[in-house]
Order: sequence, then structure tokens, then C-alpha cells
Amino acid sequence: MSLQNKLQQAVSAAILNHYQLSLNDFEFQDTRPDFEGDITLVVFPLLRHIKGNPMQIGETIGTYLKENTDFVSDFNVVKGFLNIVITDAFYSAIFHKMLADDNFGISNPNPDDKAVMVEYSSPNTNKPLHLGHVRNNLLGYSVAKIIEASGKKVIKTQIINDRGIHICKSMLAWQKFGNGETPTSTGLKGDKLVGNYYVKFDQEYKKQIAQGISDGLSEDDAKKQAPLLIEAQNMLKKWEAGDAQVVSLWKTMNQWVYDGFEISYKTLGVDFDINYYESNTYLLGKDVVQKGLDQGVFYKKEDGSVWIDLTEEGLDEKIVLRADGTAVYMTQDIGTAIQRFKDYDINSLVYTVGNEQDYHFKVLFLILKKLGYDWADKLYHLSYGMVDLPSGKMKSREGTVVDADELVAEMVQTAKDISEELGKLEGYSTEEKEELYKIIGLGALKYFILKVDPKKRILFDPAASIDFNGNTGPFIQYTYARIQSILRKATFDYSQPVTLDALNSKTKDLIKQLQGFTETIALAAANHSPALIANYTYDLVKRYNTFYQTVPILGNENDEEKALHVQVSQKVAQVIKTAFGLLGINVPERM
RNA sequence: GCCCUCGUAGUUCAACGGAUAGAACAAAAGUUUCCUAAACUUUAGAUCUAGGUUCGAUUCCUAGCGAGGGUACCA
Repeated sequence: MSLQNKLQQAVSAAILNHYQLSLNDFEFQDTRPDFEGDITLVVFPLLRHIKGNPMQIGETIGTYLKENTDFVSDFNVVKGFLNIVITDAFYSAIFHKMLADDNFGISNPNPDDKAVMVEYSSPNTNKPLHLGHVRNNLLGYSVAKIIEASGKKVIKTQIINDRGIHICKSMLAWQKFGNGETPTSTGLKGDKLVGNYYVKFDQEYKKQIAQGISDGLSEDDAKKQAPLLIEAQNMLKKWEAGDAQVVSLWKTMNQWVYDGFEISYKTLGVDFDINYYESNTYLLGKDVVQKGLDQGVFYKKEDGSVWIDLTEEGLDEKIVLRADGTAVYMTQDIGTAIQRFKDYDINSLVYTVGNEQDYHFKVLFLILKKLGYDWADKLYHLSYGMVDLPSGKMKSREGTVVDADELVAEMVQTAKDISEELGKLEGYSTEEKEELYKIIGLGALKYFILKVDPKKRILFDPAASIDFNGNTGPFIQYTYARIQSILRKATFDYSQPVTLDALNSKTKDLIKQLQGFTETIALAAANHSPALIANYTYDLVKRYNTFYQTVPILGNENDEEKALHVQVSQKVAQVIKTAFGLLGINVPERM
């Protein structure tokens, strides 16, 4: 039983005994370092139930705890805070338990529970992945891992936006302005090649608009009447009609993109259990609209378009089907959500999508609820802030995007530069070094992005490359590597759990922090926030590093202390590895 | 216009409504006979403004200012 649980029971008993009240919801917090004690009960909230002076209530409870439990050795009351001192024996016991538990912190999924589906990435097939996708991918993947670690089955998915006018633009540009290049013939990644033609289309299109304007057209007309755009629109119509040639080209070029994405995903270390393709789902949802019309959830305007009125909920009216009967984004998402609950036995669904779509998901969830799906309130929009550059927002058409592959390559290069400067990798093969640079470079990038609260925007300065010191991935990786070194060199027998009479306060801090891992996972899962795991791990490492300074191992003649040091180190390393696993970050055995 | 999110040291990030708001980077100073100095120890530095709610507010409410996003047939 955890310390908090034990304390909760004991405090509950104290209150029952002295005040004849049955309470069991208390507020505990770690005692601030400047006060004596390990854990603190905040007395103020109790005043709602117990009348009296908070100091006195604290004294009463404290006295009871000291006299009636075997794990409270002392207490003191400051204002409304009851600071409780826990016995060393109890900490030793916790520690022994931790040592024995190899699966520490991680719950195994209950096989009877339904799964959680997590959607992330969901790219367009007309351009390569960029920095924004990187945040999306890292977040989605990490949240999936965290939910899994909290004891639920997880299905990772993405929906690939493989149809529509944008992909036709790339196809058209490839036909008109290319010479039949392929990824093989050019050596380019497929997504890059297709992306280049998307840019090419835009350039030529802009020329035609300029031409149109100089021919006397208004800007709007020039945009609408540009021959390229009309051709692209025709191509889309052909695609929808199933034109063999168009469909074949579409399949070929999309495959190039998928192959390219696959490489990027692999580099980032993310994966998916099932892919949905918009070309399969874009017709979904239309029948549901009819059902909604019958139910009176939707209404039809004179031009035939279908709407939902959400003004009572404080929102606007929203279109769910175009006048010509074609589906809009919302229609598809309604259909896809329903489809997913049909395809899989899932309990909830998490959408990892940027915060510019907050409104969309608010409306989507509301519509599904109004349509009567009981799982509608199990849907969650994992909304995250944009990644901005110092120059402002990234715009693919203006070339101000940070390409995902290039970014990773730069990070790896930086890791290499730093490592070589430190010169610690003698005796390593080139392959081993390269592998290590990848681990460190990616670790820096991933940690940098994941340590920030998802909903906040990130300002990313590519010129000032990411730090490798301080609250960073490499700092934590380094601690892990150093522990591995200790374990390699610790030749004496440290297998027997040690019992120390007087625990060093740094050791206690560390044990407390280690104890909090399970709780942190649960909290991170509930909040869909990898940042909690990241900051927890950093805290752990900080505490470990001070412990490391105060409990020497070499030159220490106290065998018990030496053994303690090794045992603690081992546990810390295990937690770092596990925690970083939840962030999708690898740890090096040496660095 | 209306709606949503965010505003914390020079910078990047923390803080279930709890005590004297924590770190890191940058700045200044120190610590290598000691298992990895990518470390550790010091010093200096912050809650956008004005009200309200209460034992207590960075956190909740109202208004303002500032940044970003959305806003009915793009996704």
C-alpha cells in the first residue's frame, strides 16, 4: 500500500476518533524543503467539516498519528499545515518493495477492457512532413504509450488525406512540367518529389493569375479562371468518376508519398496499427445526415444544403452537407467516427489535431451526441498549440517550413559535433557512433517538444539549435548512461537489500520521487500530457544527481552505503528508461 | 464584430486553489587524488493591468491590454 493510502486511512481514523466524522478525502503534498517533515496534510479544507482552530486540529491529528501508527515518527504544525515525519524504516520498506518490482510503475492492460483509439499524424499526401507534424506525431505516439502504461489497450491510427484537389495539383504539375521523374530516377524521397510538384503547381498558377489580372480580370476571377486550376478541377472530377488513367497516376504518386512517409515515421520512431484513407471514407456520413434529418437534428435550406443549428449551445450554424449533395469535412468526420466504433471494440477515441480545429471538434462531438451516440462523450480532442518560427507561421507555399527529415538530420549532426568535441567515444565503431548520435539528437528534439504543455504554442528557433544541457533529453540520457557505467563496474555483491538506520535526506527525496512514478503515469494519462512525464523524469534526475554527490561509492568503506548507492542507481535507471520509453525516446548504454 | 486559447526572471519551461512562485539557459563566482565535469555548489533576477470570490489566487470570475487561432459549403 502506498504511503498516501496508509496516511489517508490513519488520518481518517484520527478524525473518526476525535471528531466522530467519517471523512476520507484529504489533501496531501510533499513538505516544502524548508520545513521539517516528509509529507504534509493541509488542514484548511477540513475546516468545512470540523469547526475549530486549524492549529489545534493539526495537533490533534498529528498526535494521533504519532501514537497510533508505526510509520509516523514525529510531526509539527505550521499555520494550517501538518508536517508529518515518516520513519526511516518505512522508507526502507518502500524501497525494498520497489527493488523487487521490475514492472514498477507500469500496469498491464486489462484484457477485458475495451481499447482506446488514438489518432495522430493524419497528413496530406501532397507535401512532406514538417515541424508541425513532428509535434503531432510525438504527442500522439507518446500519449498512446502513456495510456497503454496506465493499463488500457491502445489502437494507434491515422487518417491519410489522400484525395481532393490538392493531390490533383501535384499530379497535374508532374504531368505538365516534369519529365517522368520517379523517386528511383531522382534519388529523392517520394514525399519530397511530390511536394516539389505541388510547389511547382503553385508557382505556375500564380503566374497565370498575374497574367489574368494584367489581361483585365479581377483578382477573384483571375484565380477562378486560371487554366491550371480548371484543369486540376477537371482531374478531380475524372478521379471521382473513376477514370482509369487518373486513378492509376494517383495510385502511383500516392505510393511514392507513402514510401517517403514510412521513412520519416521510422526515423521519428512512431508507428500505427491501422491506417484509414480518406479516399475510402469521404463518402461516409451521408446516410447519417439523412438519419439526422429524420430525427430533426438537422434541417435543410432552400438550396438543398443541410445544416445544424447550434445557437442554443452558444455556437453557430454549421453545414453538414453541401447543396450539391457532396460531403464536407464535417460529414466525413461524422462518418469516420461511427465507422471506427463499428470496426473496433473501442471505448474512446482521442484525436491529436492542432488547436486551429478546436471549434471543429467541439461541433463534431456535439453533433454525434445529438445524433444519439452514447460514446460521444468519450471522444477527446488532444489539442496542441502551433509550432511557430521566429519569422512567424510556417507556410509551405512560401518555403518557410522546417522539414521534418532535415530537422532530424540537423539534430543528429549537432549531437555528433558535441560528442566529438567531448571525445568520449574511443573504441566505438562508426556504426555504433552513428547510432548513438541518432539516439541523442532525436532525444534532444523529442524532449524539447514533449516537455512543453501540449496546449501551449512552441516557439522554435532553428538557428539557435536546441540545448543539450539543463532540462533536456541528453542531460537525462547522460545520467542513464553514467548509471550503466556504475553497474558495469560494480563488482561487489550488492544484491541483498540494505537497511539503513539513518537515511540520508537526499536518499529519502529520491525514494519519494521514485514512489511517485505510478501516480504520474496515471495523471499523465488522464491529462493526455507527456509533459508531466518529462518534467517528472527531470526532477528525478536532479534529485539523483545530488544524491550521487552526497552518497559516495568509491572510497566509501561502508558496504551498506555502497550497496544502497548501486541499488538506488539501478532503480533510477530503470525508471528513466521506462519514462523515456513513454516519450518515445531511447536511452544509450554509454555516451 | 463574435468565439476559443495563451500572457510567469533577459530567454525557454514548472507550480491538483495552499506555506517564502520552482528549474534550466544566458550572466557572475567556485568544485576534478573520487565509479563519466554532457556533472555539482553558490550569487543576482519574474506572476500583463484593475477589480471580485475566500482562511488563502499564478491558478477561479468580471473588465481591460497584448499575442495567436477560429468564424456557415477549405481540410
